Amino acid sequence: MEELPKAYDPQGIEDRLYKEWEAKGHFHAKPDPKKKPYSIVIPPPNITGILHMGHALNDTLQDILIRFKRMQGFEAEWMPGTDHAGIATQNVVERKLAKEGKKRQDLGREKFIEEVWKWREEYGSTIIRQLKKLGCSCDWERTRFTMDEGLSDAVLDVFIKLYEKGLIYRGNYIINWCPRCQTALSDEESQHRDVDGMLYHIKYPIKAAKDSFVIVATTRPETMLGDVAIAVNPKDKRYKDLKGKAVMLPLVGRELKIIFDPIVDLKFGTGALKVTPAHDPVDFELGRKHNLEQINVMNDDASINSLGGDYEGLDRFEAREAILEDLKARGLFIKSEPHRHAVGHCYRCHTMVEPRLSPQWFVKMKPLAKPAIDAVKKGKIKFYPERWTKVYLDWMTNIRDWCISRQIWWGHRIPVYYCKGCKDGEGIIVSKAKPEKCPKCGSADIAQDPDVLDTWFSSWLWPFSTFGWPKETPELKYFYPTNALVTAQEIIFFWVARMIMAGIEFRGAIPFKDVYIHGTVRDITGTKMSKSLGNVIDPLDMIAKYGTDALRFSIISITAQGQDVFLSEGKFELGRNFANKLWNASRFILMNLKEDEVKADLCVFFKGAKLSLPDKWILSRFYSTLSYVTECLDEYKFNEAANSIYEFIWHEFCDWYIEIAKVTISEKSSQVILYKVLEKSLRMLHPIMPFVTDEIWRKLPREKTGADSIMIESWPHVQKEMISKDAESKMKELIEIIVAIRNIRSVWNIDPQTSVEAIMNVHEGGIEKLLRENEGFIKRTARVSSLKIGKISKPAGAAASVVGRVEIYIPLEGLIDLAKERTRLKKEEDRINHEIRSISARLKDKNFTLKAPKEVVEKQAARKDELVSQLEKLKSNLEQI
RNA sequence: GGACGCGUAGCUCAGUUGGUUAGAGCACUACCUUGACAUGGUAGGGGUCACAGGUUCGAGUCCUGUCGCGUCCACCA
Repeated sequence: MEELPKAYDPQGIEDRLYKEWEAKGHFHAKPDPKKKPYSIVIPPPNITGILHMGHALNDTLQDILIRFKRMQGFEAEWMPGTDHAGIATQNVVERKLAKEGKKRQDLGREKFIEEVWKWREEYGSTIIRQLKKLGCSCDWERTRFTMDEGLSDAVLDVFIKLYEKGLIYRGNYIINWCPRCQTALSDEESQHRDVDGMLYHIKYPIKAAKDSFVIVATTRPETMLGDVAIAVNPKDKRYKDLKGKAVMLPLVGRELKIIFDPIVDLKFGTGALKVTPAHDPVDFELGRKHNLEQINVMNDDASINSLGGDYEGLDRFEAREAILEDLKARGLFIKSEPHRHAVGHCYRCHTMVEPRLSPQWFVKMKPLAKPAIDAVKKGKIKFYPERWTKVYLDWMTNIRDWCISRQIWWGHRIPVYYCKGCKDGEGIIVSKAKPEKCPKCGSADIAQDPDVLDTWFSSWLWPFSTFGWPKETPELKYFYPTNALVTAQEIIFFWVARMIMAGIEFRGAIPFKDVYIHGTVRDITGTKMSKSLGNVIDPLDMIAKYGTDALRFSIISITAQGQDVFLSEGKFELGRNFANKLWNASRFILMNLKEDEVKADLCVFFKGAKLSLPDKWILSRFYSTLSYVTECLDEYKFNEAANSIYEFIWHEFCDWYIEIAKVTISEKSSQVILYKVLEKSLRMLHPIMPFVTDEIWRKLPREKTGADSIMIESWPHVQKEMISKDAESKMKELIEIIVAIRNIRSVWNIDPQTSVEAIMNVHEGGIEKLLRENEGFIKRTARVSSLKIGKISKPAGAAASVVGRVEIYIPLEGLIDLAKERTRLKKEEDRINHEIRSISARLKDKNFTLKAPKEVVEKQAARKDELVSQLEKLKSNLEQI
């Protein structure tokens, strides 16, 4: 057979195989009534994205599922695509323009959008190429983009549907405003971070009362320019006298009402709250309740506007300083105290968010949330790990309306037109296309709403818009609902929850059955990997250095279900070494395989073959492993699947079976089993390590009429009748004996080349038979020249060891240090004594013998017998020294 | 303020529904370049399973509390 290179070198192999898979259409799936569908939609990466370890984990997991299901015979569709990422992409293109000294306003809206599309043409598919490097078997022919015609159409359709249903409205509310991106954000896009701020105590003079003040505490003194009232709790005795009075706003001179409202916390600050309805959500509510004026004192960039009087033009933080100075000058400033509190930050540029009154479009969420809550409560959608169910339900039951309009240019433009001929607020036309004239007044003076929709307003349709919705395509009918959604916890609210609502509302069915939430990839210190922190490990570097399979295997093997992953570069050696081990085992087998022997009908062979214990054992271990791995993959226990394959291939197949088979390798049964176990192991490992498995598989002798790649081969069938607990326990016993002999050799520094004589003192037929039948490989693997089995007493000057039913003697006349041997055996005796004591105590305890299951008690008793007999043997050995 | 996760070998982590002697990888020690593999082999050392109670015949595993670390959510200005 063909000889393989000495070490596995992924360079060259990976790209070659990937191109071939793709060219042959192995990734493509289409509706096939004869097969069951299995589908996953990718969490679409941003077009600005570059592959990071989070993707490496996320997309490897999905690829494992898809490859596994494809092999199991499902029509497996992995729908890929990218997200236009409104704010993020606009920022990137604006930065590019800035380098040329231009602003987007210089270009104008149309030209700017053209620039973004150009940028997208050039860089937007970087991430797709990188996913290919990862080995992802996505159905690239179907690749979608959230700004594609069809998907954009779906977005407009959904907007109109919700508007007509009364679930979309426009209103002037406090929203999260990013002064840098100059747009509104949803609550989810405003990320709370603890900030060390100050709480400033300021005197507000009471009107017409000399030298009396109300002291308020605020963290944002600059907003006082928009104050319209002071609120106190009606129960607050300190402020009883304020009834019927008014307060003068310092620096501005406006008269402020005093209002009484239980929302004010008596314990916080001074118990008096300055009310700024245009700049704070609580104040906004107070303002509505008490009919207060709303004074917005800021521009879009958070500088003070003309309503801010002398402070106009100052940035919010400059204004804060200036106002504090002026207050000090007038003796109205009392003190500032350090105050740590959570403040919202823009999730795109991390600028401090300014809560601010602004007219925006909103989606009413409560009606959408209700069926989405039920779907999860009834178990139609399951979260893995299960604990995320609670997180989802808590959020959903407290859901608030979704601000969906953004004051940027890149995105789906809101399909709303305003007629200037109609009275303010009445000439709203919601329509996909621009109307010629206003249906109400006939005016042609119509302008579209300048805003675009939140990026997530297209993402939430992803599981069905990608399959062609609102058109009733065959793909949509066949592949929807999808089977699994694999994503990170950060995105549960942004995306997962909203997809569930959208799926039920627009498609009338849940979008996926399982949601697998994996952990966050962190660096070795536990910090989230991010480019700005400079602690990233670039997956592409790791692929170049260790290979894709190594990257995939390593990250999977160290990621327990739903736990965060702590990565360091050294961890990729695990996967690289494993790929190399597999490569070399295959290399050995291929060097020795006689093609004719293994091309014969294997089923016929197994019917007639008399298998040796190691043969039965390795087959049993393989099918046990296969059965467990299948179960693990179905339950999203990827690490357990990976680790049990590793354990099987390395420590059972390579360490034992191949070593044992070296003697019998030219025999038919060894040939067949080596081939069969290797070939099936490759299939079992393929979803996790797609490249090395296919490369080796192609070199195996096989019927050329079959599949041309392991990726479209079938998942091995678990042959239960091959699983033999008897073979497994017998083999375990022999392995223990071999290890004991090796141990003696090692302890007495016997040269690895030197063969020794070994004596097995046995008093029972079963074990004697077992030893005799397997004498060959025992001698070989333990380097024993002659093996005597029977009732044989210990020769003088022999080292001894007791394993289960066997006493092992290795005659080492003259080589043994008797004192050292005594200590060694004594240590062993102590260990056994200790265990006997503990088991005896248990067996004497009636509570145990009566209450524990019979099996457990029997097992303990048997264990005790074994230990006692071992102890006797040890003692007699000790006496003979 | 609420919710969740984690604390197991020097390091990074597994540990199924409670049941013999708690595992792996890396690191460490000794020996080995043996015809698959030094990205390797053989043997070995190393753990009061954070702490304190409780349930149980039996707890790393279940319950309560404490301490430490981390994450998410939240309108104390």
